[in-house]
Amino acid sequence: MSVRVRFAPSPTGHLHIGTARTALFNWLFARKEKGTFILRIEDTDLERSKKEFEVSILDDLRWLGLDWDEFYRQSDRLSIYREIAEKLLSEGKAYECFCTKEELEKLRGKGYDRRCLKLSEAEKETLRKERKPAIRLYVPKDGETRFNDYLHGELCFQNNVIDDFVILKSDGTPTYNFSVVVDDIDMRITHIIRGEDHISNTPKQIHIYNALGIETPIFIHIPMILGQDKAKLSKRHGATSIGEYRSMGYLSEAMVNFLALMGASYNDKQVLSLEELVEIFSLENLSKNPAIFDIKKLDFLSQEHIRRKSIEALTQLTIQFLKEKRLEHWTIDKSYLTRVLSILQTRIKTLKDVIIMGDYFFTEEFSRDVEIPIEEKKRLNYILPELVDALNKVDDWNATNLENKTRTFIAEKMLDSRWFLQSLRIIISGKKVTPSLFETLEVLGKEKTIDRIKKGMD
RNA sequence: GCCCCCAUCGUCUAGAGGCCUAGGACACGGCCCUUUCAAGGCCGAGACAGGGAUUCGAAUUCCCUUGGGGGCACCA
Repeated sequence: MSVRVRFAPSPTGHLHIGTARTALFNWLFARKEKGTFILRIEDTDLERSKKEFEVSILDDLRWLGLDWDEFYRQSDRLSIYREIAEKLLSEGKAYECFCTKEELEKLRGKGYDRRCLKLSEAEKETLRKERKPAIRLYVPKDGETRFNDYLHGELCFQNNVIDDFVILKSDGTPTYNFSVVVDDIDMRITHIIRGEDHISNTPKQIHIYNALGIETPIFIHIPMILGQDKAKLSKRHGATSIGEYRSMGYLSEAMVNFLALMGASYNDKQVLSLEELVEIFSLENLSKNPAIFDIKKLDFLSQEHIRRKSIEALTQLTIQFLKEKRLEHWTIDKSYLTRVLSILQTRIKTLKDVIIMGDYFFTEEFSRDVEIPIEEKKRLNYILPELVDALNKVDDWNATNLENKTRTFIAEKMLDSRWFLQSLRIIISGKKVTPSLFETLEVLGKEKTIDRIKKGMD
Protein backbone atom coordinates (compact mmCIF):
# COMPACT_ATOMS: atom_id res chain seq x y z
CA MET A 1 0.00 0.00 0.00
CA SER A 2 1.50 3.28 -1.01
CA VAL A 3 1.95 6.10 1.45
CA ARG A 4 -0.67 8.83 1.55
CA VAL A 5 -0.13 11.71 3.94
CA ARG A 6 -1.78 15.05 4.37
CA PHE A 7 -1.04 18.51 5.63
CA ALA A 8 -4.16 20.13 6.99
CA PRO A 9 -3.77 23.77 7.98
CA SER A 10 -6.67 25.95 8.98
CA PRO A 11 -6.69 29.34 7.26
CA THR A 12 -6.95 31.38 10.43
CA GLY A 13 -3.49 32.90 10.22
CA HIS A 14 -0.28 32.89 8.25
CA LEU A 15 1.84 29.75 7.97
CA HIS A 16 3.45 29.26 11.37
CA ILE A 17 6.94 27.86 11.90
CA GLY A 18 5.64 24.80 13.72
CA THR A 19 2.92 24.15 11.19
CA ALA A 20 5.42 24.53 8.39
CA ARG A 21 7.63 21.91 9.95
CA THR A 22 4.70 19.52 10.14
CA ALA A 23 4.09 20.17 6.47
CA LEU A 24 7.75 19.58 5.71
CA PHE A 25 7.94 16.24 7.52
CA ASN A 26 4.79 15.03 5.78
CA TRP A 27 6.13 16.17 2.45
CA LEU A 28 9.57 14.64 2.98
CA PHE A 29 8.00 11.35 3.98
CA ALA A 30 5.72 11.34 0.94
CA ARG A 31 8.51 12.17 -1.47
CA LYS A 32 10.91 9.71 0.10
CA GLU A 33 8.36 6.90 -0.05
CA LYS A 34 7.14 7.91 -3.50
CA GLY A 35 3.75 8.46 -1.96
CA THR A 36 1.11 11.15 -2.19
CA PHE A 37 1.14 14.47 -0.38
CA ILE A 38 -2.31 15.93 0.12
CA LEU A 39 -3.06 19.51 1.05
CA ARG A 40 -6.34 19.97 2.83
CA ILE A 41 -7.63 23.32 3.96
CA GLU A 42 -9.57 22.95 7.20
CA ASP A 43 -11.87 25.92 6.96
CA THR A 44 -14.90 24.70 8.85
CA ASP A 45 -14.63 27.53 11.35
CA LEU A 46 -16.59 30.05 9.34
CA GLU A 47 -15.87 32.80 11.85
CA ARG A 48 -12.11 32.68 11.78
CA SER A 49 -11.26 31.26 8.36
CA LYS A 50 -10.16 33.83 5.82
CA LYS A 51 -9.49 33.39 2.15
CA GLU A 52 -6.48 35.68 2.36
CA PHE A 53 -4.84 33.32 4.84
CA GLU A 54 -5.41 30.37 2.55
CA VAL A 55 -3.72 32.28 -0.25
CA SER A 56 -0.87 33.22 2.04
CA ILE A 57 -0.36 29.64 3.28
CA LEU A 58 -0.27 28.26 -0.25
CA ASP A 59 2.17 30.95 -1.24
CA ASP A 60 4.49 30.15 1.67
CA LEU A 61 4.35 26.42 0.91
CA ARG A 62 5.37 27.11 -2.67
CA TRP A 63 8.16 29.34 -1.47
CA LEU A 64 9.46 26.53 0.72
CA GLY A 65 9.35 24.24 -2.28
CA LEU A 66 6.62 21.97 -0.95
CA ASP A 67 4.28 20.99 -3.76
CA TRP A 68 1.10 18.94 -3.34
CA ASP A 69 -0.48 16.17 -5.35
CA GLU A 70 -4.08 16.60 -4.28
CA PHE A 71 -5.97 19.56 -2.89
CA TYR A 72 -9.18 19.73 -0.86
CA ARG A 73 -11.12 22.31 1.02
CA GLN A 74 -13.37 21.16 3.83
CA SER A 75 -15.92 23.86 3.12
CA ASP A 76 -16.54 22.09 -0.20
CA ARG A 77 -17.31 18.87 1.59
CA LEU A 78 -19.88 19.87 4.19
CA SER A 79 -22.57 17.58 2.82
CA ILE A 80 -20.28 14.58 3.30
CA TYR A 81 -19.82 15.27 7.00
CA ARG A 82 -23.54 15.79 7.44
CA GLU A 83 -24.26 12.52 5.72
CA ILE A 84 -21.86 10.56 7.91
CA ALA A 85 -23.16 12.26 11.05
CA GLU A 86 -26.71 11.33 10.05
CA LYS A 87 -25.58 7.78 9.55
CA LEU A 88 -24.09 7.59 13.05
CA LEU A 89 -27.26 9.17 14.38
CA SER A 90 -29.50 6.59 12.73
CA GLU A 91 -27.29 3.77 13.98
CA GLY A 92 -27.65 5.06 17.52
CA LYS A 93 -23.91 5.79 17.81
CA ALA A 94 -24.57 9.49 18.09
CA TYR A 95 -27.40 11.58 19.47
CA GLU A 96 -28.89 15.02 19.22
CA CYS A 97 -28.05 17.68 21.77
CA PHE A 98 -30.29 20.68 22.27
CA CYS A 99 -28.33 22.35 25.04
CA THR A 100 -27.81 26.08 24.80
CA LYS A 101 -24.49 27.87 25.19
CA GLU A 102 -25.55 28.96 28.66
CA GLU A 103 -26.38 25.43 29.76
CA LEU A 104 -23.06 24.14 28.51
CA GLU A 105 -21.22 26.98 30.16
CA LYS A 106 -22.40 25.70 33.54
CA LEU A 107 -20.97 22.27 32.76
CA ARG A 108 -17.53 23.65 31.91
CA GLY A 109 -14.78 21.54 33.35
CA LYS A 110 -17.17 18.89 34.64
CA GLY A 111 -17.78 17.16 31.35
CA TYR A 112 -21.03 16.75 29.48
CA ASP A 113 -23.65 14.97 31.57
CA ARG A 114 -25.60 13.39 28.72
CA ARG A 115 -28.78 15.20 29.61
CA CYS A 116 -29.95 15.19 26.00
CA LEU A 117 -29.46 11.45 25.67
CA LYS A 118 -32.35 10.98 28.06
CA LEU A 119 -34.75 13.10 26.04
CA SER A 120 -37.87 11.34 24.81
CA GLU A 121 -38.86 11.43 21.16
CA ALA A 122 -41.72 13.80 21.99
CA GLU A 123 -39.43 16.17 23.89
CA LYS A 124 -36.97 16.22 21.01
CA GLU A 125 -39.77 16.96 18.58
CA THR A 126 -40.79 20.00 20.63
CA LEU A 127 -37.22 21.23 20.95
CA ARG A 128 -36.56 20.83 17.24
CA LYS A 129 -39.17 23.49 16.59
CA GLU A 130 -37.26 25.95 18.75
CA ARG A 131 -33.72 25.30 17.65
CA LYS A 132 -31.36 23.17 15.61
CA PRO A 133 -29.61 20.42 17.55
CA ALA A 134 -25.93 19.60 17.53
CA ILE A 135 -24.92 15.95 17.20
CA ARG A 136 -22.78 14.28 19.83
CA LEU A 137 -20.92 11.01 19.55
CA TYR A 138 -21.81 8.45 22.19
CA VAL A 139 -18.55 7.55 23.92
CA PRO A 140 -18.63 4.60 26.34
CA LYS A 141 -17.77 5.55 29.91
CA ASP A 142 -16.06 2.31 30.82
CA GLY A 143 -12.91 0.77 29.42
CA GLU A 144 -9.97 2.48 27.82
CA THR A 145 -8.72 3.50 24.42
CA ARG A 146 -5.29 2.39 23.35
CA PHE A 147 -3.40 3.28 20.25
CA ASN A 148 0.09 2.99 18.99
CA ASP A 149 2.11 6.06 18.20
CA TYR A 150 5.19 5.60 16.05
CA LEU A 151 7.30 7.82 18.29
CA HIS A 152 5.71 7.42 21.69
CA GLY A 153 4.75 3.77 21.64
CA GLU A 154 1.49 2.59 23.13
CA LEU A 155 -0.64 5.37 24.56
CA CYS A 156 -3.63 4.71 26.75
CA PHE A 157 -6.56 6.91 27.78
CA GLN A 158 -9.38 6.03 30.16
CA ASN A 159 -12.68 6.42 28.35
CA ASN A 160 -14.24 8.21 31.30
CA VAL A 161 -12.07 11.25 30.64
CA ILE A 162 -13.56 11.58 27.18
CA ASP A 163 -16.86 13.40 26.86
CA ASP A 164 -19.61 12.73 24.38
CA PHE A 165 -18.13 15.41 22.16
CA VAL A 166 -19.95 17.28 19.43
CA ILE A 167 -19.29 16.03 15.91
CA LEU A 168 -21.74 18.23 14.04
CA LYS A 169 -22.48 21.74 15.22
CA SER A 170 -26.04 23.07 15.25
CA ASP A 171 -25.24 25.12 12.16
CA GLY A 172 -24.60 21.89 10.29
CA THR A 173 -20.81 22.24 10.07
CA PRO A 174 -18.58 19.51 11.47
CA THR A 175 -16.21 19.97 14.38
CA TYR A 176 -12.49 19.52 13.85
CA ASN A 177 -12.21 16.02 15.27
CA PHE A 178 -15.03 14.78 13.10
CA SER A 179 -14.10 16.33 9.77
CA VAL A 180 -10.52 15.19 10.23
CA VAL A 181 -11.49 11.58 10.64
CA VAL A 182 -14.08 11.59 7.87
CA ASP A 183 -11.54 13.11 5.49
CA ASP A 184 -8.64 10.95 6.56
CA ILE A 185 -10.79 7.91 5.87
CA ASP A 186 -12.14 9.27 2.61
CA MET A 187 -8.70 10.30 1.40
CA ARG A 188 -7.23 6.95 2.44
CA ILE A 189 -4.55 8.53 4.61
CA THR A 190 -2.01 5.95 5.76
CA HIS A 191 0.15 8.00 8.14
CA ILE A 192 -0.88 10.95 10.23
CA ILE A 193 2.13 13.10 11.01
CA ARG A 194 1.06 16.03 13.17
CA GLY A 195 2.02 18.02 16.24
CA GLU A 196 2.09 16.54 19.69
CA ASP A 197 -0.66 18.91 20.78
CA HIS A 198 -3.01 16.53 18.98
CA ILE A 199 -2.21 13.52 21.15
CA SER A 200 -5.17 14.21 23.40
CA ASN A 201 -7.46 14.52 20.37
CA THR A 202 -6.44 11.11 19.15
CA PRO A 203 -8.57 8.96 21.47
CA LYS A 204 -11.62 11.00 20.46
CA GLN A 205 -10.84 10.43 16.84
CA ILE A 206 -10.34 6.74 17.46
CA HIS A 207 -13.85 6.54 18.82
CA ILE A 208 -15.05 7.92 15.52
CA TYR A 209 -13.02 5.38 13.59
CA ASN A 210 -14.52 2.69 15.81
CA ALA A 211 -18.07 3.96 15.35
CA LEU A 212 -17.51 3.91 11.62
CA GLY A 213 -15.91 0.50 11.75
CA ILE A 214 -12.71 1.64 10.06
CA GLU A 215 -9.16 0.74 10.96
CA THR A 216 -6.95 3.58 12.18
CA PRO A 217 -3.93 4.87 10.27
CA ILE A 218 -0.47 5.10 11.79
CA PHE A 219 -0.05 8.04 14.14
CA ILE A 220 3.19 9.97 14.42
CA HIS A 221 3.02 12.85 16.88
CA ILE A 222 6.01 15.06 16.46
CA PRO A 223 7.25 17.30 19.29
CA MET A 224 6.46 20.99 19.51
CA ILE A 225 8.70 23.89 18.71
CA LEU A 226 9.23 26.08 21.75
CA GLY A 227 10.41 29.64 22.29
CA GLN A 228 13.53 30.58 24.26
CA ASP A 229 11.48 30.41 27.47
CA LYS A 230 10.42 26.85 26.62
CA ALA A 231 6.79 27.79 26.12
CA LYS A 232 5.01 26.92 22.90
CA LEU A 233 6.26 29.23 20.20
CA SER A 234 3.86 32.14 19.88
CA LYS A 235 3.64 35.77 18.81
CA ARG A 236 5.24 37.08 21.95
CA HIS A 237 8.45 35.27 20.99
CA GLY A 238 8.76 37.54 17.99
CA ALA A 239 8.51 36.41 14.40
CA THR A 240 6.68 33.09 14.18
CA SER A 241 5.44 32.95 10.63
CA ILE A 242 7.32 31.76 7.58
CA GLY A 243 6.43 34.97 5.78
CA GLU A 244 8.18 37.09 8.36
CA TYR A 245 11.43 35.18 7.92
CA ARG A 246 11.10 35.40 4.19
CA SER A 247 10.72 39.13 4.56
CA MET A 248 13.83 39.20 6.74
CA GLY A 249 15.72 37.82 3.78
CA TYR A 250 16.30 34.23 4.82
CA LEU A 251 16.59 31.79 1.95
CA SER A 252 13.88 29.18 1.68
CA GLU A 253 16.60 26.52 1.58
CA ALA A 254 17.84 27.71 4.95
CA MET A 255 14.34 27.72 6.40
CA VAL A 256 13.65 24.20 5.18
CA ASN A 257 17.02 23.00 6.43
CA PHE A 258 16.44 24.62 9.78
CA LEU A 259 12.96 23.18 10.22
CA ALA A 260 14.18 19.73 9.26
CA LEU A 261 16.95 19.92 11.85
CA MET A 262 14.59 20.77 14.70
CA GLY A 263 13.44 17.56 16.26
CA ALA A 264 15.45 15.30 14.01
CA SER A 265 18.99 14.38 13.09
CA TYR A 266 20.70 13.11 9.98
CA ASN A 267 24.08 11.50 10.54
CA ASP A 268 25.82 14.63 11.80
CA LYS A 269 25.24 16.37 8.50
CA GLN A 270 23.89 19.84 9.06
CA VAL A 271 23.72 21.79 5.84
CA LEU A 272 21.27 20.04 3.56
CA SER A 273 19.22 20.91 0.52
CA LEU A 274 15.61 19.87 0.08
CA GLU A 275 16.72 17.15 -2.34
CA GLU A 276 19.29 15.82 0.09
CA LEU A 277 16.69 15.82 2.83
CA VAL A 278 14.33 13.72 0.73
CA GLU A 279 17.18 11.31 0.16
CA ILE A 280 18.04 10.78 3.81
CA PHE A 281 14.69 11.35 5.48
CA SER A 282 13.22 8.59 7.56
CA LEU A 283 10.67 8.48 10.35
CA GLU A 284 13.46 6.96 12.42
CA ASN A 285 15.28 10.29 12.29
CA LEU A 286 12.55 11.97 14.29
CA SER A 287 13.13 12.88 17.88
CA LYS A 288 10.48 12.99 20.57
CA ASN A 289 11.90 15.88 22.55
CA PRO A 290 10.53 19.33 21.96
CA ALA A 291 12.95 21.73 20.26
CA ILE A 292 13.72 25.30 21.18
CA PHE A 293 13.78 27.74 18.31
CA ASP A 294 17.33 29.05 17.98
CA ILE A 295 17.72 31.81 15.43
CA LYS A 296 21.52 31.60 15.58
CA LYS A 297 21.32 28.25 13.89
CA LEU A 298 19.02 29.65 11.23
CA ASP A 299 21.51 32.46 10.65
CA PHE A 300 24.30 29.97 10.22
CA LEU A 301 22.33 27.82 7.79
CA SER A 302 21.21 30.84 5.84
CA GLN A 303 24.79 31.99 5.47
CA GLU A 304 25.84 28.53 4.32
CA HIS A 305 23.08 28.30 1.76
CA ILE A 306 23.88 31.76 0.44
CA ARG A 307 27.48 30.65 -0.04
CA ARG A 308 26.32 27.63 -1.97
CA LYS A 309 24.38 29.71 -4.47
CA SER A 310 25.89 30.50 -7.82
CA ILE A 311 26.47 34.21 -8.25
CA GLU A 312 23.78 34.28 -10.95
CA ALA A 313 21.24 32.63 -8.69
CA LEU A 314 22.14 34.91 -5.81
CA THR A 315 21.74 37.93 -8.06
CA GLN A 316 18.28 36.78 -9.14
CA LEU A 317 17.20 36.20 -5.55
CA THR A 318 18.53 39.59 -4.52
CA ILE A 319 16.74 41.36 -7.36
CA GLN A 320 13.50 39.72 -6.29
CA PHE A 321 14.10 40.61 -2.66
CA LEU A 322 15.00 44.22 -3.38
CA LYS A 323 11.85 44.55 -5.46
CA GLU A 324 9.79 43.38 -2.52
CA LYS A 325 11.54 45.99 -0.42
CA ARG A 326 10.78 48.67 -3.02
CA LEU A 327 14.47 49.10 -3.82
CA GLU A 328 14.26 48.06 -7.46
CA HIS A 329 16.32 51.12 -8.43
CA TRP A 330 19.27 49.35 -6.84
CA THR A 331 18.93 46.58 -9.37
CA ILE A 332 18.95 48.59 -12.58
CA ASP A 333 22.63 47.90 -13.26
CA LYS A 334 22.58 44.14 -12.96
CA SER A 335 26.26 43.60 -13.63
CA TYR A 336 27.13 46.09 -10.92
CA LEU A 337 24.79 44.28 -8.52
CA THR A 338 26.50 41.02 -9.40
CA ARG A 339 29.92 42.51 -8.71
CA VAL A 340 28.73 43.82 -5.36
CA LEU A 341 27.27 40.44 -4.45
CA SER A 342 30.42 38.61 -5.46
CA ILE A 343 32.37 40.34 -2.73
CA LEU A 344 29.47 40.35 -0.25
CA GLN A 345 28.45 36.74 -0.72
CA THR A 346 30.66 35.18 1.93
CA ARG A 347 29.74 37.62 4.63
CA ILE A 348 25.99 38.09 4.46
CA LYS A 349 23.61 35.94 6.47
CA THR A 350 20.43 37.04 4.78
CA LEU A 351 19.39 38.91 1.66
CA LYS A 352 18.48 41.79 3.90
CA ASP A 353 22.14 42.06 4.81
CA VAL A 354 22.71 43.32 1.28
CA ILE A 355 20.73 46.34 2.37
CA ILE A 356 22.12 46.59 5.88
CA MET A 357 25.75 45.88 5.11
CA GLY A 358 25.99 47.05 1.52
CA ASP A 359 23.77 50.11 1.21
CA TYR A 360 26.82 52.30 0.48
CA PHE A 361 27.23 50.55 -2.85
CA PHE A 362 23.87 51.80 -4.03
CA THR A 363 23.10 55.11 -2.42
CA GLU A 364 24.71 58.20 -0.97
CA GLU A 365 22.13 58.03 1.80
CA PHE A 366 23.81 55.00 3.32
CA SER A 367 23.69 54.39 7.07
CA ARG A 368 26.68 55.38 9.19
CA ASP A 369 27.28 52.91 12.01
CA VAL A 370 30.43 54.65 13.16
CA GLU A 371 31.83 58.15 12.88
CA ILE A 372 35.42 59.22 12.89
CA PRO A 373 36.44 61.10 16.06
CA ILE A 374 37.01 64.86 15.60
CA GLU A 375 40.75 64.83 16.41
CA GLU A 376 41.34 62.09 13.87
CA LYS A 377 39.29 63.94 11.34
CA LYS A 378 41.63 66.89 11.60
CA ARG A 379 44.60 64.71 10.82
CA LEU A 380 42.74 63.12 7.94
CA ASN A 381 41.78 66.46 6.46
CA TYR A 382 45.45 67.14 6.20
CA ILE A 383 46.29 63.84 4.48
CA LEU A 384 43.28 63.07 2.35
CA PRO A 385 43.75 65.67 -0.41
CA GLU A 386 47.06 64.04 -1.23
CA LEU A 387 45.47 60.62 -1.29
CA VAL A 388 42.87 61.93 -3.73
CA ASP A 389 45.67 63.14 -5.97
CA ALA A 390 47.35 59.76 -5.78
CA LEU A 391 44.17 57.83 -6.52
CA ASN A 392 43.34 60.13 -9.39
CA LYS A 393 46.48 58.90 -11.05
CA VAL A 394 45.31 55.26 -10.95
CA ASP A 395 44.22 54.53 -14.50
CA ASP A 396 43.46 50.85 -14.29
CA TRP A 397 41.06 50.86 -11.33
CA ASN A 398 41.43 47.44 -9.77
CA ALA A 399 42.09 46.11 -6.30
CA THR A 400 45.74 45.25 -6.93
CA ASN A 401 46.65 48.66 -8.31
CA LEU A 402 44.67 50.37 -5.58
CA GLU A 403 46.41 48.40 -2.90
CA ASN A 404 49.87 49.14 -4.33
CA LYS A 405 49.14 52.81 -4.68
CA THR A 406 47.65 53.14 -1.22
CA ARG A 407 50.37 51.19 0.52
CA THR A 408 53.05 53.24 -1.17
CA PHE A 409 51.20 56.33 -0.02
CA ILE A 410 51.02 55.01 3.54
CA ALA A 411 54.73 54.27 3.54
CA GLU A 412 55.69 57.67 2.16
CA LYS A 413 53.59 59.51 4.68
CA MET A 414 54.65 57.13 7.45
CA LEU A 415 51.07 56.49 8.46
CA ASP A 416 49.71 53.79 10.73
CA SER A 417 48.19 51.52 8.13
CA ARG A 418 45.63 49.93 10.43
CA TRP A 419 44.35 53.28 11.46
CA PHE A 420 44.44 54.79 8.02
CA LEU A 421 42.79 51.92 6.18
CA GLN A 422 40.07 51.61 8.79
CA SER A 423 39.43 55.37 8.57
CA LEU A 424 39.15 55.05 4.82
CA ARG A 425 36.72 52.20 5.23
CA ILE A 426 34.52 54.28 7.50
CA ILE A 427 34.66 57.28 5.19
CA ILE A 428 33.51 55.43 2.11
CA SER A 429 31.06 53.00 3.71
CA GLY A 430 30.08 54.29 7.13
CA LYS A 431 30.73 50.75 8.35
CA LYS A 432 33.45 49.22 10.41
CA VAL A 433 33.04 45.92 8.58
CA THR A 434 33.10 45.59 4.81
CA PRO A 435 34.69 43.23 2.30
CA SER A 436 38.39 43.73 1.73
CA LEU A 437 38.82 47.49 1.41
CA PHE A 438 40.51 47.44 -1.96
CA GLU A 439 37.95 45.10 -3.48
CA THR A 440 35.29 47.38 -2.10
CA LEU A 441 36.90 50.40 -3.75
CA GLU A 442 37.31 48.54 -7.00
CA VAL A 443 33.62 47.65 -7.15
CA LEU A 444 32.51 51.06 -5.95
CA GLY A 445 34.46 52.66 -8.80
CA LYS A 446 36.85 55.58 -9.11
CA GLU A 447 34.34 58.35 -9.30
CA LYS A 448 32.34 57.39 -6.21
CA THR A 449 35.44 56.54 -4.24
CA ILE A 450 37.08 59.90 -4.82
CA ASP A 451 33.82 61.71 -4.35
CA ARG A 452 33.28 60.14 -0.96
CA ILE A 453 36.80 60.80 0.20
CA LYS A 454 36.32 64.46 -0.70
CA LYS A 455 33.02 64.54 1.16
CA GLY A 456 34.74 62.92 4.11
CA MET A 457 37.00 65.92 4.42
CA ASP A 458 34.31 68.50 5.15
C1' G B 1 -8.44 20.51 39.06
C1' C B 2 -8.23 16.16 35.61
C1' C B 3 -5.62 13.66 31.46
C1' C B 4 -1.28 13.13 28.52
C1' C B 5 3.76 13.90 26.70
C1' C B 6 8.97 15.00 27.47
C1' A B 7 13.95 15.04 30.22
C1' U B 8 22.21 14.22 27.31
C1' C B 9 26.71 20.48 26.73
C1' G B 10 23.54 27.50 26.58
C1' U B 11 20.80 25.44 21.77
C1' C B 12 19.78 21.28 17.99
C1' U B 13 21.21 16.42 18.64
C1' A B 14 24.36 11.15 18.45
C1' G B 15 23.78 7.34 21.83
C1' A B 16 18.74 1.32 21.40
C1' G B 17 23.50 -2.54 28.60
C1' G B 18 29.94 -3.01 27.97
C1' C B 19 32.65 0.44 21.69
C1' C B 20 31.33 6.58 26.47
C1' U B 21 37.33 9.28 29.65
C1' A B 22 29.60 10.59 26.26
C1' G B 23 30.46 12.05 19.63
C1' G B 24 28.91 16.07 16.03
C1' A B 25 26.77 21.03 14.70
C1' C B 26 25.41 26.18 16.19
C1' A B 27 26.72 29.73 19.71
C1' C B 28 30.90 30.97 23.09
C1' G B 29 36.46 31.63 24.38
C1' G B 30 41.62 31.53 22.80
C1' C B 31 45.52 31.20 19.18
C1' C B 32 47.29 31.53 14.02
C1' C B 33 46.97 34.10 9.38
C1' U B 34 46.77 39.51 8.10
C1' U B 35 51.45 46.56 8.10
C1' U B 36 42.84 46.69 6.66
C1' C B 37 37.65 45.40 9.66
C1' A B 38 36.03 40.79 8.42
C1' A B 39 36.44 35.97 6.29
C1' G B 40 39.40 31.52 6.90
C1' G B 41 42.40 27.74 9.71
C1' C B 42 43.58 25.44 14.45
C1' C B 43 42.62 24.59 19.55
C1' G B 44 39.52 24.85 23.94
C1' A B 45 35.67 25.04 27.56
C1' G B 46 30.91 22.83 28.04
C1' A B 47 25.88 17.79 29.39
C1' C B 48 23.69 12.20 30.88
C1' A B 49 17.84 16.59 36.33
C1' G B 50 17.75 13.83 41.42
C1' G B 51 16.90 9.25 44.03
C1' G B 52 16.09 4.15 44.18
C1' A B 53 15.81 -0.79 41.60
C1' U B 54 17.50 -4.66 37.90
C1' U B 55 22.57 -6.19 36.29
C1' C B 56 29.17 -8.46 36.88
C1' G B 57 28.25 -3.73 34.29
C1' A B 58 23.21 1.65 32.92
C1' A B 59 23.10 7.96 29.57
C1' U B 60 20.79 3.50 27.69
C1' U B 61 15.67 -0.98 31.25
C1' C B 62 11.92 -0.28 35.47
C1' C B 63 9.82 2.78 39.60
C1' C B 64 9.43 7.39 42.34
C1' U B 65 10.50 12.65 42.82
C1' U B 66 11.41 17.16 40.53
C1' G B 67 11.26 20.24 36.39
C1' G B 68 9.24 21.67 31.67
C1' G B 69 5.45 21.35 28.01
C1' G B 70 0.66 20.21 25.90
C1' G B 71 -4.59 19.15 26.10
C1' C B 72 -9.44 19.22 28.54
C1' A B 73 -15.03 24.14 23.44
C1' C B 74 -21.13 23.73 19.00
C1' C B 75 -11.69 26.55 17.81
C1' A B 76 -8.69 23.98 14.70
